[in-house]
Amino acid sequence: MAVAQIAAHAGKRVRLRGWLYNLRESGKLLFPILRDGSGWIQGVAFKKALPAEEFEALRGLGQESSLEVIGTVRADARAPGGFELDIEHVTVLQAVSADEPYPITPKEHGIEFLLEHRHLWLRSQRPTAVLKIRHEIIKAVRDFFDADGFVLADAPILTPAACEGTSNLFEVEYFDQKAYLTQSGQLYAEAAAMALGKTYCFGPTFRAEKSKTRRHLTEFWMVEPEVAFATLDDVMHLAERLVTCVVGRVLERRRPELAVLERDVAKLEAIQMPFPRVSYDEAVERVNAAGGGMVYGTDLGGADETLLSQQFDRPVMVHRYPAAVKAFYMQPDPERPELALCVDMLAPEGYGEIVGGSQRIHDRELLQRRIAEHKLPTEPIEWYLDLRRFGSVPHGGFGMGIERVVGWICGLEHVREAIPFPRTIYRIQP
RNA sequence: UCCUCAGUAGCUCAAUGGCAGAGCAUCCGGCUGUUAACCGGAGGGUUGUAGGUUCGAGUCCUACCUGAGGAGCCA
Repeated sequence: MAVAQIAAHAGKRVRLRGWLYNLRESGKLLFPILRDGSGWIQGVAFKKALPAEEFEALRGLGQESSLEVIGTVRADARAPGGFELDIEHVTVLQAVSADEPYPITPKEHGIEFLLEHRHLWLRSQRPTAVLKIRHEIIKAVRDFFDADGFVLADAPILTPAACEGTSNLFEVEYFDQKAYLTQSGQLYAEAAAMALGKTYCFGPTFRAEKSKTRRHLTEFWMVEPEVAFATLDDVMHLAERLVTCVVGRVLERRRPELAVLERDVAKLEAIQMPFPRVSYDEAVERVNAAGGGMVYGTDLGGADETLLSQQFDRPVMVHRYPAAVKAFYMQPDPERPELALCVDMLAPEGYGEIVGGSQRIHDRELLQRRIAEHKLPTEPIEWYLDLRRFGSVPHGGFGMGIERVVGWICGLEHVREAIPFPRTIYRIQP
């Protein structure tokens, strides 16, 4: 019997197992709040309603002790969830010692303390709500691709080389050679797309960036669709459909969790297709007209992204950046070859880039030239050139950072709350 | 890598260069409807580390350590 199902058992005797979230005492009356992962419910224990030794055991119980209770469910207008449990029996499974009480009390705590106790902090209401929404988002992503005919083909985590830059890689020993933790599954997704047509990979990615901002983790999860014969327009359309689907699913199924997080739901309800499309040229004009100081030819900084995304009530797609500031594999715009056929999707409310994608170069000679220009070693990605030797076709795809999407939809201050155990530059514990 | 800020009780924070404190948590007592319950009492400190200035340093100075916020870079 789970707390979440309590409404269907009004008037009935049930057994609940879980943890003691809080215990209020009022003479011969105890008010334990029990949580079991599915929800929270307040119990009412009258001294005369249960055996004396069980009442005493409950009375001295510390926060987060594990226990089993038997009682009768009763609808009560005073209860936040609408129901209370009249307790008849209590069995303590493990009592938390008074010498070492549970550290996360129902009071305020600093972020440093909470991060050190992340393994326990997960039990609190906010993290629980965030993790349930994260779960819903990932489920929605998989359902979306499944319904659209995509085949999952996951990329390796141990890789022989970088696909964008070499400075941000985690190096690991691989027997007698060096390997790196993947920064992106894209190159492998391209190979899979040539086999399966429409494919995606979804897994952890790693960047040894010395970034220390609310938008950065060194280990984060990314979903990367890749589609044969797709143009930049196809990539943009796929991205807006995916994001709309995900937001809609969370609104449909996770209202209670959004309420716990005090998320402004109206902002999410505004997320409807089509998303505005803004060329890089226009983006520079818009940012500078709004008071920014963007120099043409450079990437958008965090402040620039905010200035631009504030102008829309839904995610904005910025396309056709100067090729010079983008990755080597991006197809140039045939009308203006100095621009890349790429797109970044910026989330509203200052949450920044959640999607980055492009049409890929399908011509082998051009690709080889770009690899040389970027001074990348060719030997580890010789296989990648094979994709342009054997039936090369135009294709494209994008990567969507899950934690940034979770952070945006949940309205979080920092992406580290969007993943169970965040990895940041100065913290790898717990 | 750079800039800024912080570190005092388990937690959140006070303390003009002059006796190291409060609330919560813990323990003891009270209360038959509490909602971060409330009321009374008790215990709890190498003020991040190492130096320095001073009659006197939690407070001022130097270095280091740990962490937080941001920049660049990125999803």
